[in-house]
Parts: sequence; structure tokens; C-alpha cells
Amino acid sequence: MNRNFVLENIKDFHLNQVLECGQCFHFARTDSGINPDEYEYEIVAKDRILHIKEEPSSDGVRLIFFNTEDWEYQTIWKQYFDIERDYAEIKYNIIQADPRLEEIVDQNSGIRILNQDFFETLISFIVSQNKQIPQIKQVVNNLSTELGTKFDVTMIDRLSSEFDSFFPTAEQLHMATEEEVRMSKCGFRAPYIKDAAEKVFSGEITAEKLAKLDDDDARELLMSIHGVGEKVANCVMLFGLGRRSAFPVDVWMKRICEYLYYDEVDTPKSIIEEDAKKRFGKYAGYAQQYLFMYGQKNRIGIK
DNA sequence: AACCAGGTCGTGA
DNA sequence: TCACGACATGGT
Repeated sequence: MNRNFVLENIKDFHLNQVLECGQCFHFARTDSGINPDEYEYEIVAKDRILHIKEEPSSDGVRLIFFNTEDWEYQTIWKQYFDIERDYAEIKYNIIQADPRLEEIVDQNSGIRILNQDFFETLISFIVSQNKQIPQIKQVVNNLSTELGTKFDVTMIDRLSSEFDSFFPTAEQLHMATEEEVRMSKCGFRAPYIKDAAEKVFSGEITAEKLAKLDDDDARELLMSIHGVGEKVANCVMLFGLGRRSAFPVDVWMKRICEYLYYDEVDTPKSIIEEDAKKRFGKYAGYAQQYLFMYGQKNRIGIK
């Protein structure tokens, strides 16, 4: 109890970029920001609340997992943070596919694609449609506090200011009424959330079933949920099912790719996705995330 | 006060 | 197939 697990010299990893790149929504930065090299976050994931800190180290970064046993890191967080994947190889291949992306990848070289829970990812990206990231985080937290299981006090190593509950399970969202779901301020997405919860709770759609399908069939099954279109399905594949060749095209990716590849000419999302998957192959999902961060930081295509 | 946000649905050519 | 408005909510 109360022991910290520490990783030294982790390369291609920057906590700030991992969490703030728009792939996950149930977390908060908890440090003051006074020291520019240190980042501290609370993350609610994997039926736990994790208090984690990043500091510079001689070669890469040091990650401190507070109040974490070795086995928890080995069986949970190692996988969640994609620690053992070779991101140097990923970046090399992306830059091979398009040398112009070298600077973009360098600027965001600490990104990792998290291995998140399927159901939470599905609902979170249903919520994400036509919303900005701070609002998505708010709705995710509202759903959790209103309908999710409260933390066991022994799980918290200090009082959390923002969080008190896990993201609701499919069963919990299935049992809730549409009005209760609407309390989260999800608006017109409430029936979408209900349909997703019902299809997952009934076993009609599960991560296990989806894992057996090829990309096209998996996406088609996801899109049988009312409120899940191409973009949300691709995000669920990429962030919640480990399908790293998925290339979600949202308004940002459309602007960024039109800027880079189509001479600013209006181009259908389907063409953008198809061309990107040809260009980046099995690395398309990673490329998408580097491009997304680049576009957001530099406000590509915004007046 | 309009307009937009990590979109999708329903409708009508 | 494709264009277009509606959809809750909150922020410029």
C-alpha cells in the first residue's frame, strides 16, 4: 500500500500529449503548471483512478505511478499506455510515407495511442459529435457521477476534486431512462447512447465479436448503432479496439489533409480516408493522431 | 446575435 | 449517391 511504481527513461512519451490529444476524456491535470517540465494528472480508467506524474530524466522521461503495485503496472498500465510498442519504428515509417511530416511528428513525438475500454470509447465518441473536447469531458464526467459506480475510498490516494465515479457500464446505461441520460447534458445524443448501451448489454455487439471481424465488417456492425457513423466508428476502432490502421476523418482532419494533399480543394471525407489508408497503411491511425495535434496547435484552415 | 463544435439522421432531388 | 437542415448545449 502507498508504494509508488516508477519507470525511468521512457522514450517517445509525453503525458501531456498522450492525454490532451483528444483520444480520452476522463482525466484532469492536477499540477500547478509552475514547473514547465513536470506534469501531473488524474486518470479514471480500467476501474481505477490513477494519479501519475511525469518528470524529465536523463534519456526520456520518468513516470511515477502513485500508490501503484508492480502487478498493477504489469497487468494494466503497461498495456493501457502502449508502453512496449516501438514508436521510433512507427514514426520512421510515417516519415518514409511522407517526408513533409517529419516536423509534425517531431512536434508531437510523445503521443501514444491508448488502449482504452471498448464501451467507454464507444459512448465517449458518440458524445463527441458536434461538441468541443472540454464539453465532451464534461458530459463524460456527468454520466459517470450520475450513473456510474462510486469509487471505493481505498482506491483514492488523495481527495480528487473532479471525479468520484467510474464511467457507467453498458448495464448501468441500459437500465437508466433516456431522461436520466439527458441529465448529463448530452442533448440529442441521449437516444444514441441508449441504443449503443442496449446493443452492447444484450451481447449483440461486443469487443469479442468485433475482434473476429475484418475492418470493414467491424465498422459496419458498429454503424448499426443509431448515432454511429463513419467517423465515430473509426474512432472506436482506433482507440477502443486497437485497430491502428483506422483513419477517422473529422472536420480537423479534412482541413489538414486538404491543406497538405489536395491544394485546399474541398474533398469528400471518404476520399481523404481512402488515400490516407493507402499512404500510411497499418500506421494510418498513428499518422492521423500526429496530424490532428498539428492541426489543432497551428489552427490549420482556421481564419 | 449569429455561428460553430473530433457528426449523424432524415428527407428530397 | 449527394446536399442540406435539424438536432441540445455551451462558448465566442
